[in-house]
Amino acid sequence: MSVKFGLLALFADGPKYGYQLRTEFEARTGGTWPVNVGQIYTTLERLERDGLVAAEGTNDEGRVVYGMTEPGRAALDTWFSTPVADTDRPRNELAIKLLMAATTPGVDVTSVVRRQRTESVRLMRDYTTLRRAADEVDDVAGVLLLDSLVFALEGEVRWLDHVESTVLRRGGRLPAPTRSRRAARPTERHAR
Amino acid sequence: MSVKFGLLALFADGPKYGYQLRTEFEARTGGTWPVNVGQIYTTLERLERDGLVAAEGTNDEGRVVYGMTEPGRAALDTWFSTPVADTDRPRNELAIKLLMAATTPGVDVTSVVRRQRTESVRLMRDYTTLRRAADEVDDVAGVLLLDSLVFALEGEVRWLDHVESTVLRRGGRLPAPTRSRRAARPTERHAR
DNA sequence: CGACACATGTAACACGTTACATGATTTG
DNA sequence: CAAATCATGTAACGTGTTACATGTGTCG
Repeated sequence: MSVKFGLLALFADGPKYGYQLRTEFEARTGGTWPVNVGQIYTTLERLERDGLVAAEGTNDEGRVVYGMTEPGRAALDTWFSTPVADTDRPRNELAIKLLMAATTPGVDVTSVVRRQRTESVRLMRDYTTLRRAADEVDDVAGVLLLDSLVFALEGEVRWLDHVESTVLRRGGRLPAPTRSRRAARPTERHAR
Repeated sequence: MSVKFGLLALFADGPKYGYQLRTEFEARTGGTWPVNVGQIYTTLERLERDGLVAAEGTNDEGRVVYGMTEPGRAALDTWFSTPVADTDRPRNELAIKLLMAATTPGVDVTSVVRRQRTESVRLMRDYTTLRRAADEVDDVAGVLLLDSLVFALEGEVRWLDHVESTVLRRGGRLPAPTRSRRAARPTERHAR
């Protein structure tokens, strides 16, 4: 939903035409996370299909401009006022990978963890550099975005270390849990 | 790719039949992240289509069992030995939402942040409780999984606070960056 | 018996994403 | 002029995910 609502949000300050959305989307997210232009048009089409935006005629240059509809406005408000729930979050690929590695016979978990750690730290360094650059251009949005990435990576590295030490303490391998009773989720799982 | 490779990994210790994959997948990830059974079969079908697993006959109960093929084995090894890169990571919906909120006129960013903070903290509490439960049953995998969620949420809350103070310092609104030059990504964006 | 877990599938959809075709306009 | 950017689209694919149909076996 990120791209979809991200684009929708752009219509909050007036009608836009297709290509414009790309530029603005990337600008507002600080240039990190480029969007393939094609995706703009597909997403726009789907927004239109769902009645959240509608063509509103052509502007001076003859481009077809789209504007937010009432339902669109409502959907956007809902998006903003509804927190991201746990069920909305994508499965964490790294966590799955590591757990599988730790419970799969013949896999050297420690190597997997270390390789990931190197990569994660490298990424953190890169993002920090970019952050400094964004800061110098007073790109506040870009700085915040990069901060979020760095914060997430810090947690990731902490977790990696935690996993490594846990696994080592257990002799390099975790027991594949046998028929353990499933714990209930904190909230019900609804449509994603 | 999480579910796909997650299932593939289950074949590392011998052939399995469909339904079995569901139980084992959930067990190995500590019961958090349930999988709709239907998805097991669709994913299995796709794994077979791609030649990573193959039907290997029937077991005692007459169930069709699948096994990992050589290409499958290779794909799994690659998955384990290749760190998750930045380009593999899904866009962070929360980050996009907040940046959009902060640059969209008429949106009360602080409310958005606070609501999310409440929800994130609540989630953290829930996960911590579940963690304790998993710990008591010696479900190591489950504990680690929940740790990863908690670590991530800690970073998220830190970031939320950071955003709130940044936005407040700027008078409750961020400037929509105008035509800022796009920063290059640390690594090239390749197929996701 | 009836509820429930076990079990197998299929059809359909949403989103994200890319590759490709095609043309106008700008600029070094 | 040639290259780059602006601009619009479409076809196609991959993965995640659900809803639904359908049947067997087990246990209180």
